[in-house]
Amino acid sequence: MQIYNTLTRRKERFQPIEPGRVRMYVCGMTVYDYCHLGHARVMVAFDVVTRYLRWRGLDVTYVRNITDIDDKILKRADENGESIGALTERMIAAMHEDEARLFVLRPDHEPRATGHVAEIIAMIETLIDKGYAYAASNGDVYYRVRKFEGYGKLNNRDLDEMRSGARVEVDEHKEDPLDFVLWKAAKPGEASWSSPWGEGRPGWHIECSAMSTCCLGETFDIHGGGPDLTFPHHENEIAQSEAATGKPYVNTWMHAGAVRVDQEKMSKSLGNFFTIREVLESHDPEVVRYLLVASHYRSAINYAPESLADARKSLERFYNSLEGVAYDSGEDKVDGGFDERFVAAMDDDFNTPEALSVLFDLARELNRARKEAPDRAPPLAAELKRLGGVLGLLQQEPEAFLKGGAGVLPLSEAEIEAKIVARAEAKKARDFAAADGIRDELATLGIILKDSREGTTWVLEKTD
RNA sequence: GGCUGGAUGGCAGAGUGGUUAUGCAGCGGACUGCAACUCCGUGUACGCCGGUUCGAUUCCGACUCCAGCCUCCA
Repeated sequence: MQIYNTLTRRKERFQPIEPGRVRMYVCGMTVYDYCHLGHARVMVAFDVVTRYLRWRGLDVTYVRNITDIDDKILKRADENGESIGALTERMIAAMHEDEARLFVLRPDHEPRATGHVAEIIAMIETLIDKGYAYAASNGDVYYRVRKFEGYGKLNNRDLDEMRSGARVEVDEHKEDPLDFVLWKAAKPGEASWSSPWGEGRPGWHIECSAMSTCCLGETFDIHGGGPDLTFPHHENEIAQSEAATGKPYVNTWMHAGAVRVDQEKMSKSLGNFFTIREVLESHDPEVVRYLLVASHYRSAINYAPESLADARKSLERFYNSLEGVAYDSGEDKVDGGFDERFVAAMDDDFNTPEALSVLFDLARELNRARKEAPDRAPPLAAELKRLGGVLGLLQQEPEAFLKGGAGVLPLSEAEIEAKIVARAEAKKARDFAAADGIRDELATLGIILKDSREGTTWVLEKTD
């Protein structure tokens, strides 16, 4: 299988260091606020990676860190008048709630920065010993960027040209303006840990180097993250880890695409973000997930609330085809090459849009079978649900999805059933005016009836 | 300014040196009492200009425009 490597900027054949085992680290959240759709993108993208690799028989160890100490957290806790611990626990719980609703499986490990201060200090000491870092007079410790030969390779960047970029702030304590902080001295009253350089807290970049090494070893297979982390965060991680260990840090770098709003990046600093929970107030979580999976993980997506309506329609197509087909998950594989095409698409850098197109073909085949060869329907339905599951989709009961999700029923199910019975009787008496009257009445409430040989079912019309 | 990515039919979104992506919407037909669901059929889409080629949306070069990173950010 092939994966696009951000470092080499091309698709490469993926081979785990240890056959059959994949070690993956993804940069997680800084927990000072609720997660937004940009976070959802990363969570879902790497959830698909994990699910797929596991489905292909690989033993995946997935680590996603939590940054639970940094300037923004200190500031927010102060603003809220709550302790740092209370704030971060609250946000971590919210994050877990959000990702669970989006059918994102929990990573195997979620190391927290505050739980790894000892390892962080040890790594900084190693860097100082090797001459890659220095303690400044203000109590900070900085990384000596010019000492690390490959600095800039992930971003194809030249140190001297970066300077002319001019947004680099000059700090009198730094030897070079590009040096970044590994250990930040605490101001009086701030949360801090003791270190050889005095009271302070870890810098952001060193956390990930320390925690990834700690959980996965000095060299591991995949490192992922959001699109805005390639510089400086991941560049700095490489510099720290490779300087400290003398070994290659990561084999494959993967970066998800941005989520935009009105062609602008969705971000906290621009204030144009939609939180996951906000979107889920009025939309079925699977619809949100579908929207994310329907684009390739590396491409930018422009989020418009209306695009959820399209996603909903696509899912309705799948669930309509599954609805009412009795099958069990132990069904034999079906012929038709769906499985092979699905694998080929996913093996090609996790091409989920292509994989979904295979599932639509499968759904069409299933719809045909339901009419023409009912015996074939159950295995086809089982296959559709099985492959959908690899993408974290189609695991709801069709009726549950079609009848509700985020919608509120205007009538009880019993009331609706009673109307359906009344309409059936009217139809039987060939009183079509009465029958249509009932149907129209329900339609104005957003309840759409569907007749079939087996009887009448209904769905809730949703604009999502 | 440097670096990175992108520009595909009404919308969303893959992909390919010559042959149907796919979904939604539209149009025609079938099914239906009429619908809904579903099925069948249906679209001279590949930013602009050059070049390579028998043939380019796909390769190469220039250009235009858009976005991201270079400051915290997924």
